[in-house]
Amino acid sequence: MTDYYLIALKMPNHTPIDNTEKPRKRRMGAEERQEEIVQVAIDLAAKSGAESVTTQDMADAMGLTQGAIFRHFPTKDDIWLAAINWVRRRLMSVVEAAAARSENPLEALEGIFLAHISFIAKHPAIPRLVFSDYLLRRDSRLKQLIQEIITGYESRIAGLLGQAKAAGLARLDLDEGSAATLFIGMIQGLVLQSNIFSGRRSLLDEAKKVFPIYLNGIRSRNNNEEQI
Amino acid sequence: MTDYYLIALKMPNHTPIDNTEKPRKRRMGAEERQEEIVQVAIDLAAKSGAESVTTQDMADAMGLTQGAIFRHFPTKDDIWLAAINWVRRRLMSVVEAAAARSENPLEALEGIFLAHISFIAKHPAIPRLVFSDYLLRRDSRLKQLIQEIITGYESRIAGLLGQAKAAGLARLDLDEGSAATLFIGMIQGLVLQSNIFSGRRSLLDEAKKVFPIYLNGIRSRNNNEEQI
DNA sequence: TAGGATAGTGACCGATTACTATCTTATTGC
DNA sequence: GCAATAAGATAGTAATCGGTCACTATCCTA
Repeated sequence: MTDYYLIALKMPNHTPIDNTEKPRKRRMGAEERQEEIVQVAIDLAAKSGAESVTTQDMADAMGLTQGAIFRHFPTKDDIWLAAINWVRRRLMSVVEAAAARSENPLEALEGIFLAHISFIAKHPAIPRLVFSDYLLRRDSRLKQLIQEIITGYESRIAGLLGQAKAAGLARLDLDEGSAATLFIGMIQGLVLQSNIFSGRRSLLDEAKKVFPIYLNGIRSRNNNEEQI
Repeated sequence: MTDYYLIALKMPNHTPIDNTEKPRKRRMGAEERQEEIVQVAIDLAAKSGAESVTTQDMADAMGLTQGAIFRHFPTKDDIWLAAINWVRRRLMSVVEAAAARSENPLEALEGIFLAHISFIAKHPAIPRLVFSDYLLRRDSRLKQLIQEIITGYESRIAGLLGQAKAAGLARLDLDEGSAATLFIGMIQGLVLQSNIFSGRRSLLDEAKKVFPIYLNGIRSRNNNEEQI
């Protein structure tokens, strides 16, 4: 009796065997699909690095054919371009929200730093996309966009450092540009370490230990409020 | 008639047209050739990134055919492995020489930092090879080697920081591991900036401006010798 | 409900990849 | 000056890449 039921259960193939692939048959609007492609590209880049992501990989991940991708983007580089633009929008909003939330420039720096690290912890592909010199060489538009992001970020940090100096919170002999470089380097160093220990340590916890050292490096000596 | 000559001119292939490629006909010993392949691989990686260097590129650069490469290395990854090993040997000797040259731990840190930066300035491929997560994914041997280099470097720095603490040169509440992460991040930040401004600024000059900030971050407050 | 618009298919293209099998020739020891 | 050896040339391979093409399925709307 039980055998009979088992065989009957095997038959229905309107759920088409579903072997490892999603049976997503839905037909999406162009805009919606474009966004999905970008998200899938970013996700895949997080797992295996941008340079190893093929358009076939993207198509497989969303359950459609490779050719369909090129109905939504003229070129693979355009997908990366859209991805980087997405990152920029998100990162900027995260950063600016953190900056607005704080009362003095040093607090703003800390807020930005921790917000940035949290953002990266949630989306591990971001540093690999933005700091990847693979994408830097692919397309001149990509190169320019990435350059804009980094230089913009750097000058944003340098501006806050200038304000900190003016408010007597930072050393007067501080070179804002160099300190901004160190700020970005701090992020890169944490990402590198997290890559090597492949997530065994918490990125945010490590970040909280590193930042006081940086803060101590830029802070003026007469302003000795205890660090966190 | 002229056609005849043209055909006749096409025949002699002992001087094979020599278009843009060196007519290097020399036949080298295996060991010598292996070293040349490694050097060429590193040079090409400096120009266009490791992930875009093909074995054909290497062969072209040294004036022989692509197949010849595989007479000296069983696999392309073995070339990268040899390249990374070469980098490790050179970097270690540069760093240790700088460390031996100095009298206290903080001086040693500065010496190592500047020596490292100078080394990188001379060989721009190094950070791209060692910090590249492209190579990290290619081969497990590569991954392990790179991990060894970075963790070894990091613990070397952390050790010096520990000595500095013991000698009263660094803050007692300093987390050596985090400070070592920041040290490496500092290097990465400078490399990134140098990439973006594509060599328009001197890497070493920028380094000399960034290091005092780091030093100030780790130094104890009662030890207030003026910085450079 | 007919028909235009368009998302998606599936086969295919040329180029390029790492790698290999077979032949040729330069070097070297005798 | 003559083999033997090993470096290099030549001409392949199979796989994979981004991208194209003619076509079909589905949706929206007049």
